[in-house]
Amino acid sequence: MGEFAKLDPLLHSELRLAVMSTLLTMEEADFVYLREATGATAGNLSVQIDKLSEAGYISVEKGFAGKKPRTVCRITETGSRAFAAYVEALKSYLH
Amino acid sequence: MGEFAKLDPLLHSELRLAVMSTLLTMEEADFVYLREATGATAGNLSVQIDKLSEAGYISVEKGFAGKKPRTVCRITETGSRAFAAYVEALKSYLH
DNA sequence: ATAAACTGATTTATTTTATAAACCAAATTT
DNA sequence: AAATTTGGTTTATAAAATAAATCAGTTTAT
Repeated sequence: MGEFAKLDPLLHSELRLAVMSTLLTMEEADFVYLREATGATAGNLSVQIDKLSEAGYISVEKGFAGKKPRTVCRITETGSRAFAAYVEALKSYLH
Repeated sequence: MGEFAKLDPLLHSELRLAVMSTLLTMEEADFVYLREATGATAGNLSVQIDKLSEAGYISVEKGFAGKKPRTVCRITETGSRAFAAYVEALKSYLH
């Protein structure tokens, strides 16, 4: 694009952006919290968490809380930087 | 979504957003200009212009410049308002 | 103890969207 | 008069989002 900065496709997704945004304010959130905070369906959230994880934007730790499975997500340094870059790029669209 | 505002899916697209952004600064641009300003392929641009037009976000006027066809796009009031709302919604993701 | 319902997810299938490739009609260039 | 360029549209393919179905285990009620 001419004057427009490229928008990281991984972050240019409503749900993935919401997940990243949440994790930036908390540094740690589990699957259930993210599902409620974003209003997403569990299936969609599961898929998008995988994508962010595979890109190294978040880390995912699967364990148990008592007897129930619990998936904890955290943002990584790579993820933080990607988010900041995305916000910068966005500005070229929003005078 | 809980704390996150819904992002207008029509505007949450890199190319459509670039088209709208361009039209906001110019109030009028033709197909060729938009293609160069956005760096998009003609096919992609054609499709996205249709979508914005069908939503009433832009008006599209097909005429001739000399003997060559010329498609002129302009943003509508509806489009301007939708863009402003989109920017507002975005803020809920970008602390 | 067993069935029913709930939790915390993942997997699969469906729909939608984005992108690219192919094409078309007319004009221009060689 | 071929070949190329211009200004697009249409069609096909790839990628993404969403929803629906499934799964493993837990809790609740009978």
